[in-house]
Amino acid sequence: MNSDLTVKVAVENTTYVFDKLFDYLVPSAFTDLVQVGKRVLIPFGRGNKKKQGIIFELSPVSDDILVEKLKSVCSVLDDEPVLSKELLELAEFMKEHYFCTYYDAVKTMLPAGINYKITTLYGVREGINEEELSEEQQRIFAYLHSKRKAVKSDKLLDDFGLDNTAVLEDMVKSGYLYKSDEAFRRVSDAVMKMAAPTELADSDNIKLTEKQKAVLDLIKMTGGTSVKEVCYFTGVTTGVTDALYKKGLIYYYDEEVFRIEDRTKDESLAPVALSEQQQTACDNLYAEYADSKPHTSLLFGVTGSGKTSVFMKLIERVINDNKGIIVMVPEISLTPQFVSTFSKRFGEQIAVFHSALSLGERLDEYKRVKKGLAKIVIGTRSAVFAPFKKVGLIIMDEEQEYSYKSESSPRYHAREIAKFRCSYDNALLVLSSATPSVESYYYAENGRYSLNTLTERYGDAVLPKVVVADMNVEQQNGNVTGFSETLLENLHYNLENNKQSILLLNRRGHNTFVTCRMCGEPVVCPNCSISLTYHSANRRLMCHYCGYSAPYTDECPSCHSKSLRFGGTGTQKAESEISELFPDARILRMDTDATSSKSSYERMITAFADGKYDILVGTQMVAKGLNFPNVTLVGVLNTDYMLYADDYRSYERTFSLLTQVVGRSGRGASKGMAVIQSYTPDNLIISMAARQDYLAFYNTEIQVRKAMLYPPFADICVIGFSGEKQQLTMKAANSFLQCFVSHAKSEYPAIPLRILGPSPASVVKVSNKFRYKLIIKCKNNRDFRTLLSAVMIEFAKNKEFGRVSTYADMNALTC
DNA sequence: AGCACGCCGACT
DNA sequence: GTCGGCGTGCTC
Repeated sequence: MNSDLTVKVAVENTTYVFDKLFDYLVPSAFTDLVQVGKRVLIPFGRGNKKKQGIIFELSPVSDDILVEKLKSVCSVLDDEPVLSKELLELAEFMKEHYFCTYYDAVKTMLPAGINYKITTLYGVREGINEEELSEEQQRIFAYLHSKRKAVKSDKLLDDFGLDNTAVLEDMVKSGYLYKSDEAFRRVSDAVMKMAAPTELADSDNIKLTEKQKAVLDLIKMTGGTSVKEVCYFTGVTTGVTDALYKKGLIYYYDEEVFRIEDRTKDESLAPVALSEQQQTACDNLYAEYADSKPHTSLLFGVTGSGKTSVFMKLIERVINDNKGIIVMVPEISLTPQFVSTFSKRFGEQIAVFHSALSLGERLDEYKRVKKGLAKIVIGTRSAVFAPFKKVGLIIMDEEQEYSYKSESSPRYHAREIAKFRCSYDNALLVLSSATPSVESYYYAENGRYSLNTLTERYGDAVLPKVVVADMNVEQQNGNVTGFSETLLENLHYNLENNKQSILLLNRRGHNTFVTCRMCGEPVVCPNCSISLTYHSANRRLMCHYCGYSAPYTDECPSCHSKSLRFGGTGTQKAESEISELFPDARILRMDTDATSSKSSYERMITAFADGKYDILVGTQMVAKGLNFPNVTLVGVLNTDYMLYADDYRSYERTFSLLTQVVGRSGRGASKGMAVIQSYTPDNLIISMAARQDYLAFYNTEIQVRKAMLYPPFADICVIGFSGEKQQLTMKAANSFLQCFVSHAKSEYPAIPLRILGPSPASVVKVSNKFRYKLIIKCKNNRDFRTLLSAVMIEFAKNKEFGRVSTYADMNALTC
């Protein structure tokens, strides 16, 4: 019955502690079906519950496997392997580097829509009389009998109002029912859920609660809104919308989240024309691409130097080589212009990988790549896993951006994955930025990466003039608005001359905190240790960490006096202040609140580009990647809190953001200007960003990194702990530290280590969980990873800390 | 993490 | 005598 073939399978839903490849026998019927990279259904654990897994290896039965201990594969789920040899090896790499399970790694490489869900089904056994059953059991029996086939357990539980399967299991035991596990394809759910009123909505003879009335009014007013937005404005959960739905007053529909734009090639497009400098860079990159060894190259070009044109030309030269090309951008919905430029030139040959696509669309794009129909993948960090047979070129635009790092398991950085794939396929990795990460520039300087520099702004554009406004002086002069005289004058000038302006304020909401005049207490989130932000759009206090919100009242929650005071300016307040100062100005606010329905982002960008607004106020999303020739003024309202965040990368991050936003100004024919407002105008970072002087910044920062032993001179590994009990979580962190130190001393006495902490995370409580961390400065090599892995497994044996969750983050960007 | 197995106390 | 309480250890 069984062939003498076995498979090594990575199983889903294991934990890191006992994750490994498990051996299974292959029944003879499947001998020709099993293949490395295909998924299978296998029995697992004492209960032999069916789980899915993926085959990593085929091997004949040999003496060193105890065949009697092996179970057999139940079924083979795929017709074709879903992962290549390369990607399976990558999964092993990820397990070793990011301390995740094999299957976690596999899951991140596959589009969500391809994933199976294992579901238990129940059905009746024929020829049994049901006299001994309870009334409820008889009803279930009759129901299943009438269905004539097995029914999913979720559906049964739902229909009979049960909260567990005990009754069903009972019936299985006594032989009335049988159960089976089957794998189902996940159904698409990534569309945006919208709500609209029905004809019934206007009838007033239906009783509604206050909240329901408010929600219904809003939906009627808009005619059709995303449920998410409705909940934001009225501060309710979906329970209220569901109640309206049940009463038949509204209906739900799905809106395509992201319309796949026209992919037809624009044949009339002129060939990409490059400046001499761009051409040199392109030629150098091509030479490295054509070499038979893997290469990494840094393309360092000032904002507006036309890095995209260099990519285009390079891709044109290599597209017919039959190797995959991956182009990564930090956030695709923020760069619609980028995608359309590519599709005009390469048409159907591109595929877009993007989290806002529906599951079905994502699956389609994935298949087009797998079948070789698309040669270029454009997307966010997950695009790095594009299923090309062979990769030839990977481009990472704005390589310093944090969105390339995953903040959930597996905590990978797309740059590392890209390096893995390039060395596997002898491909070229191009890192591109106006403000590269300090590590990348360091490696370029030291010859580990090659370096191409673009110093000229493309066309006639010149760098904007930058003024730093000292907000202390403004305050002394009696200016209590958040806008300096210089900024106001220039805004005024731009309004009169039909030029556009962008204002950056990296905080959303109206007021960023609320305190009590009587007791001095700030109003904080009940679930998190963070001040609540006042939002004027819905008149609520909101928590930006856990989503908690409460209607604003002027009563202090601590002392109950009615003397709350607002402080701190967010984008909503800046918007209203500007409109008071310039009543005729057309102002557009852009932040995650205003763009919560995805299509609105693109609509806003287009409207601003078309000159329908004069002033754009927004969070960092206004600073990146946009190209508006008519913008000649950029204002940064408050730089200081970005600079003085307690993080070793806050200077790097601030420099990058300031440089980018300043670069938005003066991209067209007229010279631009930027005003940076600060209470510490002498800070070097500000003046370096004002001069767009990356090298000065780099040379200062690299000294600090060296002296303080930060990347690239050491690797940072953060061990995070979170749990509902503060004391226990702290204790777990301490205990981990001890465990780590003793292991290190006995097993690897030579490893140099510096450990900081345990210390509380910057926001210690989020969603009622307390968070602590250990920071380990180390060398990320095999010895260190083996040590850490052993400690994690050892530590998990500690039952006392079962309710504290632990993770390791190698090369954490923030700590 | 689940989940079956085992070894003790309060019940018909 | 037995039902079920949770502690313990394993997962091919």
